Amino acid sequence: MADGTRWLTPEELGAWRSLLDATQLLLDRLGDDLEADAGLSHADYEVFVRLSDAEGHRMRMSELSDRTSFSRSRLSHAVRRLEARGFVSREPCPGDRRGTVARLTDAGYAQLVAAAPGHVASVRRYVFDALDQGDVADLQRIASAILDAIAAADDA
Amino acid sequence: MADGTRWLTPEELGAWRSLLDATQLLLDRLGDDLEADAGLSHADYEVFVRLSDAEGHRMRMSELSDRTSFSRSRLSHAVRRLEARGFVSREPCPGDRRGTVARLTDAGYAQLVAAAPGHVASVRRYVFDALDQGDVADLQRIASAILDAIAAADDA
DNA sequence: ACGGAACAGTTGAACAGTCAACCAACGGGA
DNA sequence: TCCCGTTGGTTGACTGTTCAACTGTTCCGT
Repeated sequence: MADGTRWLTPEELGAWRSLLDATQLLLDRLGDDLEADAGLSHADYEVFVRLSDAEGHRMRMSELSDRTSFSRSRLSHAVRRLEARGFVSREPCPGDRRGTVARLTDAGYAQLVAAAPGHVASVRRYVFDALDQGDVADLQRIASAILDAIAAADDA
Repeated sequence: MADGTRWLTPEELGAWRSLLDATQLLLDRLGDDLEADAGLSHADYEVFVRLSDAEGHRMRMSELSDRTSFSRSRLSHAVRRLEARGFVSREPCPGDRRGTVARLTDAGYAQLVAAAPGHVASVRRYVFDALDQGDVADLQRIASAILDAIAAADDA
């Protein structure tokens, strides 16, 4: 491989592997915990949180899709499943007959209220209990830098 | 929600959302790039890298499963698909008739050699070009802290 | 007012990953 | 030696995501 590629330095490679391992393991763990003590997938939880933040616990599918960064199709399937479980309902969108709004039902909201403390505890246990204030600032800075770099690549 | 849960501080919540967004977007992007210019999924690539590191470009399924942290089942399916594409072959394991060793074929190795520079360029573009040396050290420290925290939770 | 492009959302097929059941082979006691 | 628990690996059914095709609606230029 005697080409012009700038390979990663040992420090970069180590950090990179650690990041991959940590995020993968972390998301697995959070998903397992959520599943075990609330019967929700991480994706379900994301939908619940976004809906619960919204006025009247309801939001248009397209906006929900943007906020969760789920594809339209993925969201449509996900909401259909949640509706079948009684956690979400669909309503026509006033003022735009193409639209659908998803609403978190009372049962859905109750499910979120039951799930949230455990989930936050998991996030604390695996992440923030292991970090001090400076680490949190570093994490924020690094994550933002990556997001910016990806956004910059999109523009180009 | 007037309970005893220690919710996340605004700083923690911000860092947490940024981490989730960044990792998700990053992995999506790397996967897309890899798919576009080498026809490989991120999972395929992981298998290729581990095999190429091994003596004779071959490794036992169980060891490969540990190193990639794929489940046995997932690996078995993945290797079957790669074998069908001619990138990997399966051989009986000498000395243990239960075993199978997976070998990266020449075509598989060539595929990896073709894919690697582009993949490393993506990792640079989205991650390390946006970080200085100090950031890399911070990233390493934070990722390791999370890994340790999860390992500690496993022991408990 | 009309016609086409863009938008909102759903659907079904294909695909990857998980889960549980399974078979074959190893290995350490009794 | 013979069992029996453990390990290595595969398989098939099921779940969730993606992809492409499709319906119905709105928006815009003419």
